[in-house]
Amino acid sequence: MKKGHQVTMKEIAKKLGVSVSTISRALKDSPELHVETKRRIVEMAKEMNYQPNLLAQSLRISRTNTLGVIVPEITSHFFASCISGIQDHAIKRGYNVMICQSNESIEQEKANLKTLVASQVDALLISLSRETNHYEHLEEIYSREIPFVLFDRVHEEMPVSKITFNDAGGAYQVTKHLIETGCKKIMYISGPEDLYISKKRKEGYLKALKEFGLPENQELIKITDLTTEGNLQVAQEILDMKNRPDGVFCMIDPVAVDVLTLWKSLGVKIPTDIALAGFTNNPTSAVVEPPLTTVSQPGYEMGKLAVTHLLDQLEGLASDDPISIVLETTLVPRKSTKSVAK
Amino acid sequence: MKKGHQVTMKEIAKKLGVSVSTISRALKDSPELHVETKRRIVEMAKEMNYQPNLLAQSLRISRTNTLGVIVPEITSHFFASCISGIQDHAIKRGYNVMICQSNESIEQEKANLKTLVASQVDALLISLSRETNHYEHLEEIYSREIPFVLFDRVHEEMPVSKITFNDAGGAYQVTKHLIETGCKKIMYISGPEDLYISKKRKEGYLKALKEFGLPENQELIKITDLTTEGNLQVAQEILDMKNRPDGVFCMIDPVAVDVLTLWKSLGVKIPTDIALAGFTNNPTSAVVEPPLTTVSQPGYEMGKLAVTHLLDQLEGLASDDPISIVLETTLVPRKSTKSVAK
DNA sequence: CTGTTAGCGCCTTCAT
DNA sequence: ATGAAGGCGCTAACAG
Repeated sequence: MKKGHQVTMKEIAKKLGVSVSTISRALKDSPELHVETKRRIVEMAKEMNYQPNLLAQSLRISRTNTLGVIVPEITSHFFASCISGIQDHAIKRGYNVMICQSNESIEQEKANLKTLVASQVDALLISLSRETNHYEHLEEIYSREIPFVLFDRVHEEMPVSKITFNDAGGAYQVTKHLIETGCKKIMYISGPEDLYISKKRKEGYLKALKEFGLPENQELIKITDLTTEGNLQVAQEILDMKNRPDGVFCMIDPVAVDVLTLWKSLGVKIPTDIALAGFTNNPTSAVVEPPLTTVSQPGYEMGKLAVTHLLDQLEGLASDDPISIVLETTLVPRKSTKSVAK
Repeated sequence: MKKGHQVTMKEIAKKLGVSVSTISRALKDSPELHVETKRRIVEMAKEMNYQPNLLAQSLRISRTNTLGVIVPEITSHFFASCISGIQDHAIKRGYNVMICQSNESIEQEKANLKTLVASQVDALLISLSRETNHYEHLEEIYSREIPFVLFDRVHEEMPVSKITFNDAGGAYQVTKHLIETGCKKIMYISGPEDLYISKKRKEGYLKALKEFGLPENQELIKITDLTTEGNLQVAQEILDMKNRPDGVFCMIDPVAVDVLTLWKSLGVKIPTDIALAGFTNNPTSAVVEPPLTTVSQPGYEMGKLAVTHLLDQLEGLASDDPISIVLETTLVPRKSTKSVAK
C-alpha cells in the first residue's frame, strides 16, 4: 500500500510558468507581488488542491509548531481531561499535539521523550510516571534547552514551570470536613510514599489534625500500592483493627471506591460506621452508592493553563523564568460522609 | 524562549574529518564500512549526544513512520482505551501516533484531517463524529491514496477496511436477556437515528423481539439527543406513559445511568418495576446502584486490531483489499436486570 | 571502503 | 515585481 502523490509548489510553478519562489511568496500573501499573479497562483493552488508539506516547512524554519505531551495513562479520566484542555488550546494557537503515554513506566517515559524530541517538537508538557524517581532524562532535555513544563506529577527540584493542584490544601479541606462532621479518629490511606501527591496530601491531612487537636498516629496511616488487590487488602486490614477509625480519607478516588465496595459487601454502613472520602472527583465517584465525598480537580483547566503558559513562554509573551501555578481544588461533599451539623 | 542546538551529522563529520555520507552509513550500520571508522563514528556520535532529526529523515525518505488518529472524544473511556491499544501497538512496530479529537464536530474532524495530512502521516485511523453525515473529506484522502481505516464509528459505503463491533449481535444479546428474565414489554432508547450504532443496535433489538414473538411497537422506541437533559426527559416520559415498559435497553451506558439516577430519585425500583440495561460497559456502570447490566466492548482490543491491520497493509503483510473486522461483544449481566429463571 | 553529487519541499537572501 | 541560488538535515545513487 503506498501513498498517492501530493502537489508541490514546483508543479504549480511549472504549470504557471513562474518560479517556485513566486509561488511561495504568493501563498503567504507577500505584499511585494503583482496582485494579478498572486490571484492566478492562489487560484491554481486551490484548483490543484495544493497542501503545503509541513515537514519541509518545519525543516526549513526549524520549528514544527507541534507540542509533545507525555502522560502516565490516557485512559485515566483525569489525564484525558488534561489532554483535552491542552489539545483544544494548542490548536487555537496554531499548534499540533503529539501525545504519548508512559504507562506509569519510567523506561517508556524515556522512550517517549526520545521519540518526541527526535520528532522536533517545539516544546513538551510532561506529567511524570509513578516509577519516575530519577530525572536524567529531564535534565538532558533541560540542558539542551528544549522548553518544557511539568504538570500534576512534577519533580519539585526541576527549574522549569510547574502546574499543580494545591494538594495539601485539598487534603486539608477534606480532612477538616471529616472532623467537622464528627469524626474523631481519621485514617489516611496513602499511595507509595515517594509520590509527590502522597506527600502533599499527607501534609494537608496532618495539618488539619493538628489544627483541630486530633492526635497524629502512625497507625492511622496506611499505604497501598494502588492496585485493586492492594486497596482491598488495606480495606480489610482496617476492619480487622481492634480500634477502627470513624473516618477514612483515601489519596485517590479509585482507592475509596474499592474500599467502599468491599465494606458494603460486608455490611459496613457508610458513613454511619465509617465515613469515607476520596480525592480527584472521578465520574465514577458521583454514582457509587453512597456517592463519594471527594475533592474536585479540574483537569481540563490544568491542561489549558499548562499549554497557555508554555506557549506564552515560547512566543515571548511571558518571561522565561520558571513559575509555579497552583490550582485550587474544591471540596465536593456527598453522602459517604455525614452532613455538617448546623 | 528558544531551543538549544542539536548536533547534526555534518558536525560529527567535520570533527572526524570524514564525509557526511560516511556518518550516515555508520549510523545505520552499513556493512560496507571499515569496522574501525564505524566504531569511531558511533562512539563520537554518542559522545556528542547525536540525535537524528526525524524531520529531515522523513522528508528525504518520504515516510514519517507516524500514524494519525481521529476520535470523537478523548475523555470517553472507550475511545481512550482504543487510543491506548493503537498507541501501544504502533510503538511496538516503530510508529508514532498523532492523536486528535473532533469533539463530535464534523468541522473539527475536517480540520484535524487536514492537519494530520499536512503533517505527512503515513496513514490514519478514524472514528467519525456524531455530526458526520457527509464524507467528502474522507473521499478526498481516499482519492489521494492516503491509507486509512475506520473504526467503531464507520461509514459503511467507504471502500476501506473497517473495524466494528457486532452491534446488532450485542443488542440482540441484551434484549434476549431482558426477555429471558421475564420482560414482556421492552423499550429501546436510541440515539440520533442516523448514527450507525443507533441503527445497528435497533436491528438487534428488533430481531430479538421478533424471534421471541414480542410485538414491535413504534411507541416502544424513544430517541434521545444523548445529552443529560435529553436523557432525563426521555426517562420522565417513560414514567408518564400510561402503559409503562417493564424493561428498557439504552443504546449506551451514559443514557442508562441518567435514567437510573432519575428513577431512583423518584422511587422507581430497578429491576422489579422496570429492568434497565445499557451498552459499552463503562467503568461507571459497574459501580452504580444497582450495577448496570450492559454489553462489554473491548476498546483496547479494537485499537490493537485496527492498527495491526493498518500496518500490515501499509507494509505489504496484508492485502490492500479492504476487509471488515467484526469484534464480538459480551453480555455483562448485573443487578439492574433480573436473574435468569432456573 | 569512502567521497561526491543530487535532491526531498520549502523559504529567503540577493540579484535584477 | 520576479528569478536564481543556497541551504535546512538527511539519504542514496554513482564514482571511484
